Amino acid sequence: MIAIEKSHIFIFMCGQLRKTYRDQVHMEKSKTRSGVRKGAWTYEEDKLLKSCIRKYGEGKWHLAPQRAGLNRCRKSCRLRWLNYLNPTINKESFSEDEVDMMLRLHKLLGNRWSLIAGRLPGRTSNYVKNYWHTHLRKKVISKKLEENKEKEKLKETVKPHEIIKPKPRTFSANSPWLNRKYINFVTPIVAVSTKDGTVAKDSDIENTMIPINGDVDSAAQPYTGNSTTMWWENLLNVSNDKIGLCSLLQEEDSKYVNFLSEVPNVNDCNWKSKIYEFESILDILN
DNA sequence: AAGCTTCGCAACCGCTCTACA
DNA sequence: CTGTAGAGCGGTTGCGAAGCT
Repeated sequence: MIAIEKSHIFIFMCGQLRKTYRDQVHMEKSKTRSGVRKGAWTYEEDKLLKSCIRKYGEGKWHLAPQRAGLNRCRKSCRLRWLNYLNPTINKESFSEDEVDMMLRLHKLLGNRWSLIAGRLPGRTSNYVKNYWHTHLRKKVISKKLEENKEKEKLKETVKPHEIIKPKPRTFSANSPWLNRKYINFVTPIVAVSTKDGTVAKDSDIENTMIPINGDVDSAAQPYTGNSTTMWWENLLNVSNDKIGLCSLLQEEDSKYVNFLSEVPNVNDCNWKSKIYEFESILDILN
């Protein structure tokens, strides 16, 4: 019996010695080169800091260690008070409303923890930050991944709108209508539309011709439909593969070349009244 | 029961901002 | 304008507890 008791005492003593040694190591480790204590705060230290702040108030943290009689740096004192000792801190777990608010604020503000905490009464930036990293970050990341997957699925099933824009036409210098006397009055206007979509009268577009000093690369596309046709119907009649191609005129050559060759003079040409304003079309298509 | 891993949280570190001489 | 010190913020680390094998 006596032997057993002795062994128990020995084990107990060993345990105590180990504990004391560990504490001493911890205390040594927790000191910086300047001798200021680091690491976990003890109950006594908390008590000293609390009474100091009760006496002198918050702020002037550089004086806090001296006033409280603590061997801590001012930063450590400030942090301990703001994140733990301050009686206004709400140490209960986050409610659903608070979590919801946090998620919304984080979406809005990013990692601005102090601003987020400012909107959550009783919560500290450190607490908010820790909660985010341990509970919400994974959720948000997985949610984003799911959203990206859904987006990719949608991309596969839904084709984007194909926007077909008419392109300016280029006539060669040999074009019959460019070689006539109105060579200096090639217009970028290919059509004129009115607000109700019907074709404008001659007088409406009389002043829209722009002198370009013989620049033959300007765009123009004559309109050959009758005046009661809606301006856009002619565009729709052109097959998709031909829209925007400069070769359109060549492919439909007989129709258009004949038409152009019939125009004797820009001032009295008939088609001028039936052309559409190019920019107006672009505006509407955009 | 022991060892290992994960989790939560307090605390530290480094940086920036601001006030002041 | 510049340098310095104090204050504050966000990222990161380290430790203890809890959970798992």
